[in-house]
Amino acid sequence: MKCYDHRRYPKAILHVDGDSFFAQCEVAKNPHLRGLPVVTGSERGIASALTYEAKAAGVKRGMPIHEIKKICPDAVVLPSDYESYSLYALRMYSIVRRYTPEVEEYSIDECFADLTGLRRPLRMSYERMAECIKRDLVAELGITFSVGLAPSKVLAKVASKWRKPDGLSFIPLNKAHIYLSKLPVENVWGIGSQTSAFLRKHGIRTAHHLAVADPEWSERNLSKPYLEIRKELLGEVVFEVDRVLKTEYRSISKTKTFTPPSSDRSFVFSQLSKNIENACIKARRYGLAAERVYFYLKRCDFKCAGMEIKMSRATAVPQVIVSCLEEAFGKIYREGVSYRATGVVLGNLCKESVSQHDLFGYSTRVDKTRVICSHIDKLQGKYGKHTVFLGSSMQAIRFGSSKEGENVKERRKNLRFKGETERKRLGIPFLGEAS
DNA sequence: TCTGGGGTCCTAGGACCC
DNA sequence: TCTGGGGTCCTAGGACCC
Repeated sequence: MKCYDHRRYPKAILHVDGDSFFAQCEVAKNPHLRGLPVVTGSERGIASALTYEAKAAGVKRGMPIHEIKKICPDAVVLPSDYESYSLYALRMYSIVRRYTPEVEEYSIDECFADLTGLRRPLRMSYERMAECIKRDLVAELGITFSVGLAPSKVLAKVASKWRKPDGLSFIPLNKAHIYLSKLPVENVWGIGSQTSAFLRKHGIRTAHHLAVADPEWSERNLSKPYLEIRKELLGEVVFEVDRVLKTEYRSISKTKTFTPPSSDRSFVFSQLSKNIENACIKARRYGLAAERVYFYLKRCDFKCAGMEIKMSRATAVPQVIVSCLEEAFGKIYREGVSYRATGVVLGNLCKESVSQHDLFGYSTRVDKTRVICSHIDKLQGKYGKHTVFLGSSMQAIRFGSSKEGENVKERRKNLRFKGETERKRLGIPFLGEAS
């Protein structure tokens, strides 16, 4: 049987996790909010992040705003401002990078770092490094973080989740079984509801049960991702800290729900068109072009109907994609059916410069549209999103702006502007997405 | 969480070929 | 036409994450 290794840190992996990150960023941005119940997510109509004051008042994640107003009338409810949050994220990564270049920007509020081998050069223990990093983060950002140190990424995740908020937990290998015995298997990173239901059926109820499960049984019954998680729980590194910056995408998607749902064909198509435009803007920002485009229409019963189209040439030009999709849309769309959302996924992305040209001069025509696109990108950079848009998207864009109250709209515009200029001042690239 | 938005990776099974 | 074995590529869809 496989057993835990008994060295304390064969590898020293750190996981840093911002506590209620979006809400804390809002407080850090506007210090007069400190101590108040702050909730973000008003653009969705439900709470996506909330401060501990809001939690104490009984507000929960996912709670509708109107309900929040009832149980906590003085709650400050704000729209999500991803650009500001991504600026805080960049500052978080750079603070951790003072200690090691081996930093993985895992998400807008999390990162991993590999501290292995730094005890001598930094003249401190791994635990001390974790303490220092956490101290610097809190002091400089005014946001609390939960930090975990362990011999693998999966164990480091367990550690950072162990005590929240403002937690600092160490799981040396010789103590791992103590933590894992107390951890329900569904709380392990990568084990979702389907897998945990299966594992529980076989008597595997804790992370420890999974770690020490019979290897033969595991090989027979678990697929690759779960065998890897099992190794990580035993302290073996399978998932390396990946320091490559997140500038490459396998796919780019945009989806938008509209209320009320609609069965108006041209309206639904304009929603799709707008999503295509937004996805293309993002693709161009990263210099990417799509070889395949998948789109779908979501009905009121949440069922989706969609289709994938292969492009004759990789593109990030919305006019090209929209005209390709027009015919396919006709096959998917059903008269009289109400739809609540449309979505588009740009797949098989490749670098724009290497996208293939075809014969017969088709590419020359497309290149002209591409030039138009780059001018449009410049205009939008200067005056904001949807300064210029496709005729096919017009209905959706009008609909969108009529939905937002003037105040919210103004406010979001200002926030966006603030984020933009600060980003330029600091000379840092874009990370988050304005929704 | 009666369900928002944006991602990644893996697997089974079909098509096709020798 | 049937039979056997084996390989690759592709696709749809599942599962999971923040």
